[in-house]
Amino acid sequence: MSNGNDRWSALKGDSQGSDGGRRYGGYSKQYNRKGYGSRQSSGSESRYNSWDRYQVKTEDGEVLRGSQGSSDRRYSNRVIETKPRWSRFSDNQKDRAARGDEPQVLRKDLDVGDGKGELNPFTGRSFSRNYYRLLELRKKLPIYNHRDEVLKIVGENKFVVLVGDTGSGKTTQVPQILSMKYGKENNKLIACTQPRRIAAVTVAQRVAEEMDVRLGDEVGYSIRYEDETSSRTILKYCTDGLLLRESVTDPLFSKYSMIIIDEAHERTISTDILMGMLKQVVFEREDFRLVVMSATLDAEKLQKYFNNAPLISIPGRMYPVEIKYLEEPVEDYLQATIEAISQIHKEEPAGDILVFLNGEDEISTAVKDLEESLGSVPGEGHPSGVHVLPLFSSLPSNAIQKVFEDPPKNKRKIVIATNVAETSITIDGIVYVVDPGFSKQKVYNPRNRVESLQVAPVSAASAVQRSGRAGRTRAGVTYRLYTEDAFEGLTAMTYPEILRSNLNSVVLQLRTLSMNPVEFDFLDPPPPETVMRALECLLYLGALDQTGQVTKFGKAMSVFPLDPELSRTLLAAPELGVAQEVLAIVAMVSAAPNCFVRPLNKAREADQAKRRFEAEESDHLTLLNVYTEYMIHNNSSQQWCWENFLNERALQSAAKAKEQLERLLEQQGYSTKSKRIGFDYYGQSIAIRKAIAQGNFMFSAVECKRATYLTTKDNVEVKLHPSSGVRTRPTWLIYNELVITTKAFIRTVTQVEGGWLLESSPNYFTPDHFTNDIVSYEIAKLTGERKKSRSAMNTNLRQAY
DNA sequence: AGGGTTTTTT
Repeated sequence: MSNGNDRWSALKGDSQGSDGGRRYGGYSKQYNRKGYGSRQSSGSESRYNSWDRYQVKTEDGEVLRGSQGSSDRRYSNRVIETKPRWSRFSDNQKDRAARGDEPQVLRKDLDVGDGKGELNPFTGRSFSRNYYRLLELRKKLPIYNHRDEVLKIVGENKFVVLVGDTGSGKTTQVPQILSMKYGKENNKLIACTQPRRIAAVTVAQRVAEEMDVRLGDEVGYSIRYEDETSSRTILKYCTDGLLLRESVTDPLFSKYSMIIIDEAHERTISTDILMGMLKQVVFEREDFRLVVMSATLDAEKLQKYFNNAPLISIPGRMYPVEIKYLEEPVEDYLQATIEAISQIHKEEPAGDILVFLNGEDEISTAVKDLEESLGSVPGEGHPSGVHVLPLFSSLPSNAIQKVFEDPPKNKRKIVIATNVAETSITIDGIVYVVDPGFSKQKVYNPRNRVESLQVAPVSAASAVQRSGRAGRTRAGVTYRLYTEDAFEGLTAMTYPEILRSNLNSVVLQLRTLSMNPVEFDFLDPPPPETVMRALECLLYLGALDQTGQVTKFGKAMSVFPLDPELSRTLLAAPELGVAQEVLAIVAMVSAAPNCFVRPLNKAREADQAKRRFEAEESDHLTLLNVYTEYMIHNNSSQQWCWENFLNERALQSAAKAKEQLERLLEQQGYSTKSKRIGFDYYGQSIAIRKAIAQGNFMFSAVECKRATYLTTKDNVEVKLHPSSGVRTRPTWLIYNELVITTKAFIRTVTQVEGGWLLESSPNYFTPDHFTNDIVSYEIAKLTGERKKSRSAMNTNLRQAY
C-alpha cells in the first residue's frame, strides 16, 4: 500500500486477522515486561502441570495456529480443564450427560433447526427463511465450531473463562448456545451483561432474530427504564449496572441459573463488583454457573481469580489490518495527524478514514483545517476531495447520525472522533485509522481527592481496539503516530475504574447486603483509604451507625440509583415540602450533567441563553429552571432545546430519571407532593437549598479571600467556575464538582447558610475536626453564634416571665 | 472576575 519512500515503516509480520498474522504484535512482550499477568516460565509450568489438558478439536485449526504469538500458544488452541475441589454438582441426568458420563444428547439441542422443515422449539412453528439465512452467517463465525467445547466445559465447571477477540461471535453465540441447554433449567433464566445500554439492546435484537423468536419473548433485554422481557424469557441481555442493582433485592441472584459477564476486560466498576459477588454466589448456590467473557488480554488474571477456572479461547475473525509505525517520534501530534491524513488521501486507495483526537476543540480545529486544505483536493479514488465530520458524545443526535451516512459522491469520508469511536460507536466501512496514541483520561489524585482530565498515552489495549476499527468490513491500515518502541512501552491495560473512583455508593450497597467491603474479594482491590473514606462518609450521612451497621435511613438511601449524598438530599426533601423540586434537581445532577451546550463558535449566544435560566443564589436552582421550562415545552422540545443551547438527550434522560426516582420515593412511603402553600419564592428557595445542604455538606466551601473559597474537606483553594451563575458572593457554598484545569474550580454551586450545614451533620462540623485554621475559625464562629443566639433566647424567655 | 468536558451506568 505504501511506496516505501515515506516515513511509515510497515512492520513485517505485524499484520493481523484471519490470514494468520500475529495479532497486534508486541502484546505478549508488553505483558512480560510490565509483569501484568506475566507468565514466568518456571512458575507457570508447575502451575499448569497439575492440570488436565484438553485439546480442542477444531475444524479450523489453521486459523488457530496462525493466530498464535510465540508466547501465547498456550492460549488459543487449547482448553485447559480443571476440576476444582469445591465444584459440587447435583447429580442429575443433565449434568452426567454434560460430563460425558452418558451418551451425548447435546447435539440435538444444539443443532435444532439445522435441517430444513424442523420446528422452532420455542414457537412450535417452522423456521422462517430469515432464520436459515442468518444460520449460514452464524456457521461462518469462529465460535460455531467450538459449540461442543463450550457446552462441555461449561457443563463440567461452575466457573468458566472464555476469551475471544473481535469477530469471534462470542457475544451473540455463547449465550445462545448455553440458553438452548440451560435456559429452562429449574425455571430460571440466563443473563448476559454488557457495559453499555446500546449493546444490550442491539445484541438482544440480533439474537432474537437468529433464534427466530420475538424480542421480549424467549430473548429479551433489560436496561434502566426499559424492560423487554417476559415470563417466557430464557435469555436476557442487560447492562452490568442493572444486574448489580438487582442484587439489592435478590443477593443470591436466584432468578438466574447462569450469568455471563461479557466484555470483562473493560473493567467497569459494576463488572468488577459483580464478579466478586457472583464468585461468592457460585459457592453458595449449587445450581448456578458463571461464565466470564473477555478479550484475550487478561485471561490468566481472570482464570486465577476464579480459582483456576478453565479457559476456552476462540479466535477472532477480522479482515487483516496492517499496522504502520513512525520511524521517528513527532513533536506535534496534531500536525502529524493532519499530514498523515493528507498523505493517505493523496496516495492510498479509496476508503474512509477514522481519526482519534482528544476533545471538542482539537476536533473542531482539525475538521476546519482539513476542510480547508483538502476539501476539494482530489485523492486516490476520491476525485472530489474529502468530507470531514466531527464525532463526540455531546454532539446532537442528528450530527452523530451523519457519521453513518454516505459522503457526497466521489468524496472521501473522514471522521474525527474522540474515544466514543473506540467502543461505543462503530462505523462500518472504515479502511484507514489514524491514531496519535492519546486520549483524555480521568485522573484521580488521592491526596486531595480531586479528579481531573488529562491527555495521556492510551493503553496498548486501547491502541489495539482502535486499530481494529479499520478491519471491520475489509482489509485496512492503521497509522500509529508513534514508534514501535513507544507502543512496546505502553501500559498494557487501561487502569481499572474501580481503582480511580469514589466507592461511596458501592460500599453502601455491600453493607446493605451485610458484606464487608474491606474483605471483599476484588479482582483489583481498591486502595484501602478509598474504602475507609467511603465508610466514614456513610457514617456522617447517617447511612451507617458507629458499628458499621446499615441504619434504617441507610437502607432507604440504598434503594436509589444515586450517590449516597444525593439519596440523602432526596430523602430530606419531602419534609421540607419541596419533593418535586428536589426530585428534578437530583435527576438533573445525576442524569444530565452536561445539559448546557456551548459550541466554540457560538459561545456568546450560548452563555446568553443560559443566563435566562439563572438563579443568582444557586446553580442547582438554575438546573431546576431548565428542567421546568423543558417540561413546559416538551412537545416542541427539539427546537426549544436547539434555541436554548440545551442538550435534548440529556434532558430526556433527566426526565426519565425523575420519574424513576419519584416512584422509588413513593414506594418508601414518602409523599412526593410539594407543599406550595405558605411559600414565597425565597421560602421555597431556602427549603430546596436546605435539602441540598443536608446531603452535600461534605462538599462545602467557605470564603477565605475575596472571590476565593476553601473546601472544608481537603483545604483546596478554589474559585467559582466562570460558568456558575451565582453572583451573591456567599460565605458558605455547596459545590457539586471540583475540577482542576487552569486553576481549581468548583462547579454547580449553591449558596447555603453555615447554620444549615451544622444542622445537617453536627458530628462533621466541629472546629477541631478541621486542620485548616480558616475553616475551623468559621465553624467556631457558627457554633459560637448558635450558642449566643440560644442564650439570647434564654434572656428573652427570662424577661418574658 | 472569567473558562474548558474522555466516556459509561444504576
